[in-house]
Amino acid sequence: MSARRTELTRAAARLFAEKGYHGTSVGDLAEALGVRKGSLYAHIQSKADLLWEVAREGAVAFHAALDAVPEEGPAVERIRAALRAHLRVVAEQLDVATVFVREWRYLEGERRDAFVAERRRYEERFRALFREGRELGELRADLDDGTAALLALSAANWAYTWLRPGVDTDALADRFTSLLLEGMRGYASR
Amino acid sequence: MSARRTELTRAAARLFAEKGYHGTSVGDLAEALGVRKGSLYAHIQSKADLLWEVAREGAVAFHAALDAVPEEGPAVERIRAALRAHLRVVAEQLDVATVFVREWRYLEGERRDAFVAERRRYEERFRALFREGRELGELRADLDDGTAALLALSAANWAYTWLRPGVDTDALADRFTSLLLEGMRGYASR
DNA sequence: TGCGGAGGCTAACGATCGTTCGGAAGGCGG
DNA sequence: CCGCCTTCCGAACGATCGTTAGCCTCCGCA
Repeated sequence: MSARRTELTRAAARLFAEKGYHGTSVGDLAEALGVRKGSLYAHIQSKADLLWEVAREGAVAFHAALDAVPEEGPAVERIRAALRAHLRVVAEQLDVATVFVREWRYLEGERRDAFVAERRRYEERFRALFREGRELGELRADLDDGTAALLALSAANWAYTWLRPGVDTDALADRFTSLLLEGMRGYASR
Repeated sequence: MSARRTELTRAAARLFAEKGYHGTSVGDLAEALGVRKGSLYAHIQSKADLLWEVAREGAVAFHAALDAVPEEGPAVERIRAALRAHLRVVAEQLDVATVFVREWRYLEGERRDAFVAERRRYEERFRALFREGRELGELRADLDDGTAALLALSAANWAYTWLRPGVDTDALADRFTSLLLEGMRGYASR
């Protein structure tokens, strides 16, 4: 892919995240490249192509981040690693992550179907960590692992709204992990 | 407000939640009422009015729900009540809640400023519960209450994406509360 | 040196956008 | 029964939408 084409994708990610897909016109994208809007069609076939590309980029980034989580070892450590990985992607590719979480729903047809499947698969990989943690005895035997995964995924998916680039996402993820593991109730009141 | 006007607001909430503000045309809204698009302007001055109205309706609903949480009593019980209240609003007014959480950013000018202030105030009320819980000794003394509140608010704010009307939101909120309080680590591994 | 492809231009396309306008039903209170 | 108020109509407005077309320029490579 040419350098110019890459610039266009970056501008699309930024503008879709900032103003929304339907709130961004082809003219806006052209202006970001310092070009007339008709010229963009030397690079793309349609505006929808850009949404698809950014959404896919997000899916690839998040799945790749999960790939780096070890398959072996304590489930607790793998949960911590997964949260770290997710938050790192959000902070380092905030625009792409925003499109991945919020703007994907403007995809249409089979692209939308394919995206939803990828997204479901990602959440399933996340969920599995909590199930295994319970089954291996590292987490409470009576744990509702579905709810636990939902809580963790909520924090992960909501992060794009408040996470700013440059913060220490590892420390952040560890605080989340610690809270999820230990809870917030004091020993005195237990 | 006339009955017809109320119908229009309901249709706006539904369509804005389903297709997004910029993805919903005035023609779409008119069609939902079985009317020509020009006729809507007997009820509103602009499409933006509808977004403002639905967003404000959401703010009122969520604040009113928090108002029902007792000011006294154990902080833990008030946190549980706040989560119950929030999830109930999401389930019972899913469209309005979706606009409140996701579509508000298309507000412009001072309306947007006013909404942001209301939203911040709502989150602050939530946050205070966790701070008080720690200060009163009900939660661990070393609790990072900012992170705890962020975790709870993430679950609350993400709920519109998966919560379907008709589920037992009280039970759901209690599962969240229990997890937040007790954590998911087993006694064996502590 | 010539040629082709990449990338830009201007201009225009039809469609749709949000909004305005004058007029006409219809119901309801005076 | 009159007059007003609500509600809707049909038609049109200018603006903007995403996309296409034909043409030009420039650079790298045969």
